[in-house]
Amino acid sequence: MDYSELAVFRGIANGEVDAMIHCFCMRRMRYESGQTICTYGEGGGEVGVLLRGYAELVRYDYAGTRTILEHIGTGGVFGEALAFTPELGDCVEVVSGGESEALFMDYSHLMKRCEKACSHHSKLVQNMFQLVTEHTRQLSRRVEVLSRRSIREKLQCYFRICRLEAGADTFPLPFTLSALADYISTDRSAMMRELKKMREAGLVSMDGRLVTWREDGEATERS
Amino acid sequence: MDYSELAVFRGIANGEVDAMIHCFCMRRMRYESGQTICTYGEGGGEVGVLLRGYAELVRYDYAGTRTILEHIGTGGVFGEALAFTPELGDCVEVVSGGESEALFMDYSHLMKRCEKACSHHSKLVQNMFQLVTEHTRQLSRRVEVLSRRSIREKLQCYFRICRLEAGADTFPLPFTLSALADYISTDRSAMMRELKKMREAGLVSMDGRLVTWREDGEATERS
DNA sequence: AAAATGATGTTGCATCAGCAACAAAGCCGG
DNA sequence: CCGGCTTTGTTGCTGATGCAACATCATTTT
Repeated sequence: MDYSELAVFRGIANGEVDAMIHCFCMRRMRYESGQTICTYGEGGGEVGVLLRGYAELVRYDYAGTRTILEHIGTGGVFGEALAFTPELGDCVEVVSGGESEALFMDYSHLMKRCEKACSHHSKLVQNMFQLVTEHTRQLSRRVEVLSRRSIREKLQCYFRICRLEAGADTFPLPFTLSALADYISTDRSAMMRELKKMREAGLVSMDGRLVTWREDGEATERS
Repeated sequence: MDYSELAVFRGIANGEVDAMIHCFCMRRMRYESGQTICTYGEGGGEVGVLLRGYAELVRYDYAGTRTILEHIGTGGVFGEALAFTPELGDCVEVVSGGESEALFMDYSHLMKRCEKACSHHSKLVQNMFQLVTEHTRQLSRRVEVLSRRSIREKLQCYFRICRLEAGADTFPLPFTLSALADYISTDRSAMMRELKKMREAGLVSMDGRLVTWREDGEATERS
């Protein structure tokens, strides 16, 4: 396999990666759609990297309510050590969407100062650093959205972020609408209702999952 | 100054820290209560570490609504590079609460592979890694709370987390109640109302900011 | 001490949003 | 092609929640 495409191994020669996989005793696993990649709250001294495919970090409430906590794309990192503590009785797990592949490595081993001071080890740490940072950015954006007080504000905030990332007023949702409601953490029907109002008010237009956001770039209060 | 207490410099001798501060051209600054430590959206190639005191990462809405995005204690890290992108027109800044001191360093310099492969540099990166990871955990917890659908659920979730951290059913709020409402991202009066109901229902008792959470540890649905 | 500021409580009200319960359309496997 | 499955779309109801407008108390400033 060619590892050069993966952000974790950027700048590390394939041969060295193979050596590290051996040295770190990394596990490499394949998953089918719907399979659980890992469950939080069970030991969890491992860090995972999604080598291929797509996965979701989901939480199941005691009542069974499903909330998508994170979307994990190729190259994404996950693992209890990096994020969620097994707080409550809730079930938190990473679920594969479609076929995927993941690589697991031991967190403590990763952080341990290498006896040989090998350069690829510290490069790996640097890369992980950047991935975790990106991860943080995702979380921050999520907090940005969730900290809004009404459904409309949440949607506005989310759409603004989408537009910013797409660099265009029209962009496709990376979600199904149901999943968007989950992400936004509101009732789906209430969200649909609000979306309808917003469409009627001319704020957005939607063609399936293709959204066109109509609002001035910088400030709404300018007139 | 003795740096050994600070998480960023853990495992690095004081002399070497001084050398690094010079080598990295780090800036060290003092702030009074209410002063702005840094504003996001202005360049932002810097990473800050709070050496002493307490600060808050706050966002001001276009409408002026204040939301606390993060609490930063001594040893905490902040900086645009690590987290928030200057999304919208909103103003995001780190504000000092009380007297505090911060150390700024250049993010790109930090990440640059050291020519001399000096051990303290890579140790610094490792420490930063752990701090960012802790930061991620904070954000995750916040998402946990914010993704709840009602004020009561938010409070329950927050109190459970507090109890978990305190290791006891009774714990002090790290917040003023107004700030808690901000953190939870709801209207303060609505939160007060809900708290009252919860007190009447015997779920919590409060003596000032000292909260006692009464609820079975694991599952509510058990009978 | 007086004034100013901020935290804490409280209430009424209009609206919002969660919930339940549908119907229709699209997608998939057998 | 048919029968399930998910997604999308809609509606009524009602309790929850945001908002405004207060009163009290504590803390800090003048």
